[in-house]
Order: sequence, then structure tokens, then C-alpha cells
Amino acid sequence: MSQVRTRFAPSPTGYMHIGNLRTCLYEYLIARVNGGTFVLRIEDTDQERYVEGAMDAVFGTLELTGIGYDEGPGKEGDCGPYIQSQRREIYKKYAEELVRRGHAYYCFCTKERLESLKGGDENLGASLNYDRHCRYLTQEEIAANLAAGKPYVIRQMMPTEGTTTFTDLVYGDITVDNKTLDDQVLLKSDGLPTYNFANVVDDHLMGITHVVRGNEYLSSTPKYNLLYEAFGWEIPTYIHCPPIMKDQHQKLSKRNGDASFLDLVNKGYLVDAILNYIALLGWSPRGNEEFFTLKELEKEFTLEGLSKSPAIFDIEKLKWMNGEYIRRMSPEDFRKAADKWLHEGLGDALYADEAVVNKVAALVQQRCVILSDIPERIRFLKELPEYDTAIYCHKKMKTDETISLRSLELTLPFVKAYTGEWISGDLYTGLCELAAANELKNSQILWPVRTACSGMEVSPGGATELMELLGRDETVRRIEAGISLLKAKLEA
RNA sequence: GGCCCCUUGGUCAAGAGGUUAAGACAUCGCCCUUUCACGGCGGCGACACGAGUUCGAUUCUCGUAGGGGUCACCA
Repeated sequence: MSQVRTRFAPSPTGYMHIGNLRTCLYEYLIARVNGGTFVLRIEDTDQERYVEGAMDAVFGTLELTGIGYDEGPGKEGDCGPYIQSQRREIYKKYAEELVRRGHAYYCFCTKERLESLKGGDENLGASLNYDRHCRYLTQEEIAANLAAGKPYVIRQMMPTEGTTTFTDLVYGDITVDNKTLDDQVLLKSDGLPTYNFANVVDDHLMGITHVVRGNEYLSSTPKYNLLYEAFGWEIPTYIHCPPIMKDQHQKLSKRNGDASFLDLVNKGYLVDAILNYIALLGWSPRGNEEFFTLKELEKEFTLEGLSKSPAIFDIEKLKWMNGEYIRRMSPEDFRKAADKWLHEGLGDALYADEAVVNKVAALVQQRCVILSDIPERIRFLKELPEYDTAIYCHKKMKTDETISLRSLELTLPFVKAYTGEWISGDLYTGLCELAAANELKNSQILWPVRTACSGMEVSPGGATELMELLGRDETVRRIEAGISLLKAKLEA
């Protein structure tokens, strides 16, 4: 088999969404796993939908994910240019070639005429194909229209009988009646090709061997085959991927307000986790291992693992996977990735103390699922939140407000008199001894202290870990605050 | 509506004519434990339906139902 070449062919009409990225990923992986070439081609043949900056989003995303292309804009290979708007002469030439070969024809129908063909207004569903009016124009009529400078499009001349079959690697053989095929437009009146035409021409010219795309193209694939055949070109291997859904009925899409790739990144999902997760939506690995870096996928990816039914994007599983990725990071990497969030949660003053930041990072790395969880969870370090004394009551810890008050009153002098090193381990030993000396369970001291230090029902660390972070002065202050709160409550 | 495609637990999914129908997320319970999280153990939970082929179908065929796609001078 000739060398494998795949391409990612986005159109710069918006931002990179999850489905796009997954298709791109698969295309990239198919190239890599076969030692082939991955091409990036920009399909900007619709000047009306062009969105400024969309191309940068594509480049930015590829850069971020580490999906590198071998040929494309800025990386010229032998098949350039890689931007379709710079190739318009090519399409025109091939469209005319097809006319010459008798597989396409000039059509001078006006938009108005085409509109009227639609059968007016209330034509529920049943829309009609083009009536092929211009297909039967005489050579003279065509020449006259051309000479008169009438605007025209070039349409594909579909066979009127028989069937067309194509083979898709994931869906198998699919056959359709040629009767159902529309004489689709190949070259628009502005001289630019339609997607369907440019795609075929470029895929051939660029030597693409595996055409990977969403399965919404399944129904236009027979037309592609007819085009390849009309030119006498080799038909590529088709790989249609099922969509990624938001729920049972709707696709995941930016239009529906669903998060794009960049949105997820901004929310604190890790690029590698997102990539890993979406690789699994529509593809399953050989074994039970679910964690794959890009580099590993470049070895492990298999076409056999592709599935044909849609997959619902499950943010819960992504969250879980993201948490796993976070925990697997080195402390240094995590510190870097979480920097902005740590800063936000701690505030300038605490953030200035690198030792504190590192300790907080270590605690939080073990418990956050997405990076944006961080600020909320550590804000209490900056400032003790207002809290209700009800949180001192904990059945399992065997504490209530009365016991908590007593524990805090025991702890306060202990803390003030403490002469050891101010680190969690030693403080823990000390507090446990204090509990034993007063015939209390460890938890009856530790829970109230943790609560007083954090003012929260849950905190990213236990009593002594928080004490260490807070330092002695602040610990004393918070215990005193707890004591007066509890007193006020119990006296009421 | 025509045509095309899809259908294993709530979700992602493996499997293949004969299995106790994997695994993961979620969920529930227990354990660990200075809260939470992590971790460990365990539970609940699925082959859309109906025929046919077969000694035997979740797996093959055909229908039915449900869902999706497509029917542009958009990609």
C-alpha cells in the first residue's frame, strides 16, 4: 500500500469544537500509527461565512494539543497551496475537464427559478432535486449563454439509473440508487468550488489515502465516488465517524451553548485529559487500559476500535479523568498548571509566600477535579469565612458544640505554649496526646480544631495541616474566634 | 416525506452463534481515615421488540419501533 496520508480540513467559520477536534485527532493518529503524513488544509471556499480569527483558533488548538501537521499552511510540502481560496484556478480547470468528459454541465438557472422549483412554500419535507433543465441545453444554447456573459454554475451529471456502492471502513458497504442523486453544484457562480468538489479534487491532488469525517457526509459519499470515477482517480478509504452528542437527541455543538475545547481548557480541564477522553468517545482500545498520552495513542490507535453509534459526551467521566491526570502530575507541573487558580484563591499576600503556595498546592492536588475548583476551596486561608456553629456537630467524630467548646479551650493554651516545630506531623502528635490526657477521642479535638481553622464543613486538609499553613498567630486567632462563637451560641 | 445510517446497564463501551455478557464513569454500601478527597472491597444495573435460520441466538436474516443524518451556488 502506498504511504498513508490523512488530512484535517477545517473551514474557518467558527471555533474548534469537540467533535472537530476528535476527527482531527483520529486523522492525525491514523497517519502516525501508519508512519504516514498528516496534512492540514483550510477550506475557506465560503467567503460569506468566513470568520476572522477562526484560523488562529485552529492553529492555536493544534499547538496546544501537540497535534502537529506535516504539511499545511506555513509548512509547505509538494501539494500546496494548502488554503483553498488560493487554489481557485485548479478547481475551475478540473470542473471544465469534467464538462469535457461529459460528467458535468453548465447551468444558467437563476436563483429565482431554483426557488420556484422547490414547489413553493408548505412543501413539508419532500424537497426536490434540481430538475436538470440545463442538462439538456444544446451546444448552441450553451455557447450563446456563455457569450452573453450569463452567470453560470457547473453541475455534476448524475447517472439516471443503476446504483452506486461505496465502502466505509466503519459502516461497511453502502449502496444507493443513482436516481436519488442530485445534480449537485460543483463550481459556484463566484468561480469557487463547493465543498464537495474542492474536497475531492484536493484529496486527490494531495494524495490523501484515508478520508476521515463526520457521518453526516455518509449520504453524499456516493457522489464523491462518482466524481472520482469520472476523473479516473483512485478512490480513497473512507472512515466516517459517528457524532458526539450532548444528549440522546442533540449533537454537541457550540451553537447549543456547549463548551468548546478552549472553553474546557479555560475552565481548568487539562489538555491531555480532554484529548484522552475524547479519543475514547467513538474508539475503544484493545485492552482495558483507558489512559493514553498522545504519544501512546500514536502507537495504540486502531481502526478496528472505531464504533458506529453516536456517543454522548459525559462531563462526569471527563471530570474523573481530569482528576486522575491532576493527581498523576509531578508537584512541579501541578504547581505550574494551577498557578493562576492558586493565586486567585490565596490572594496577593499569601501568594507571595512561595512555601505556603507549595504546601497548599500539594494538598489541593490530591483533591481537585478541575483546576477551577481550587480558589473556592482555599479562600478560607486568606480570610476566615463566617460560619454557623452547627458545623461543629459531627456524629461520627463524636462532637457537638459543647464538646467542641471544651476541646478548643483545651487546645488554645496548648497552642500558645507549644514549643516544638510548627509542622503538621508534630502538631498532630501533640494534639493526640492532649486528647488522651483529657480522655477525649482524637477526633473530638481534631474536628473542632479543623472546623475553627477553616470555618468550613470540608477543607483540603486536616486540623494540623491547616494549622501549619495558618501559622501560630492565625491559628490562635481562629480558635479564639471559634470559642467566642460557640460560647455565644451555647449561652443563647 | 424519500433515501441512508444507528440500537448491549443512567453514560462510555468489550464481546461474538454456546461466556456466570468484560472493563470504566456515575450511583449505593462497607473499610481506611484528623473532615473531604485518594485508596481498598462489595452491591445495584444491559443485549429495544417480533419473527426466521440453527441443536443453540445478544451475535446471522427479515420486519417493527425508537433515534440520528441528509435532501443548499454551507461545509
